[in-house]
Amino acid sequence: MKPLFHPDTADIQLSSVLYALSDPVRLMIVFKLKQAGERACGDIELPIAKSTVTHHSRTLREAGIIRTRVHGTQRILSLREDDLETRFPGLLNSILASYEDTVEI
Amino acid sequence: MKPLFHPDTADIQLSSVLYALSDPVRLMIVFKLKQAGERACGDIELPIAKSTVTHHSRTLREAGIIRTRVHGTQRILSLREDDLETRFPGLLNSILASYEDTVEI
DNA sequence: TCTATTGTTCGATAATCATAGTACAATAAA
DNA sequence: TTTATTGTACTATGATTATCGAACAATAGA
Repeated sequence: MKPLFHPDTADIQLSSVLYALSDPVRLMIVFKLKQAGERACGDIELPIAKSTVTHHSRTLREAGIIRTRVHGTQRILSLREDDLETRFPGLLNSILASYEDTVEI
Repeated sequence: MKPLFHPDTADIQLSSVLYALSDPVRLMIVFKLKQAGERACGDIELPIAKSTVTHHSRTLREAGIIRTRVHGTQRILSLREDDLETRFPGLLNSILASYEDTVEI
């Protein structure tokens, strides 16, 4: 397995964050992590194939939005809330609030 | 000239807004509009071809982020700040604040 | 050790996109 | 009316992307 790249907090790019969150599936993943705290990849109910989940997870991780931790055969995903708050104060919460207003939970 | 489509405020999609703002050029356009109030297409200094500016303007307009008004041979662009504030309170300012923190103006 | 679980990697595909150049349309100005 | 200005329409292109299936790797459990 390849090592899991996570950008340093200072290297998180606004454009990358916005792009990563512009996909409905990824936004859903992030929202569920916000609610659940952390979750294994497979425990997030999504209407897409396994390999597609991997793709979206990588996009979110490389943008600096989530952290991936290995636990047995699982990959535990968690939101980098503190890092994002440090880098872009208020941004994540503002986006998630907009999401919550838009989607029926 | 084709009619200029502008989505109703209620039809503005979060994903579309985030996607439109995930491009550095478009983010720059929006930031300059925030500062200038409104601007003609050609008055926004950008390192890209005319036809590419048109492309980005359309993306922003169809996402509901800017309004385009015809004035002579010019197209005047303006931010739909009030509409965005109505639809997604705090979102635009939060993104622009993050942009301002990141880029040296 | 064998099997099941979990997720990645690889390859493929169809779609979208950012970019540019050229030609054109609309309007203003001379 | 002719010319200049401003931006769009159209076409093309190379790059990226979201998606999937099949094969593989790593680990846990029996």
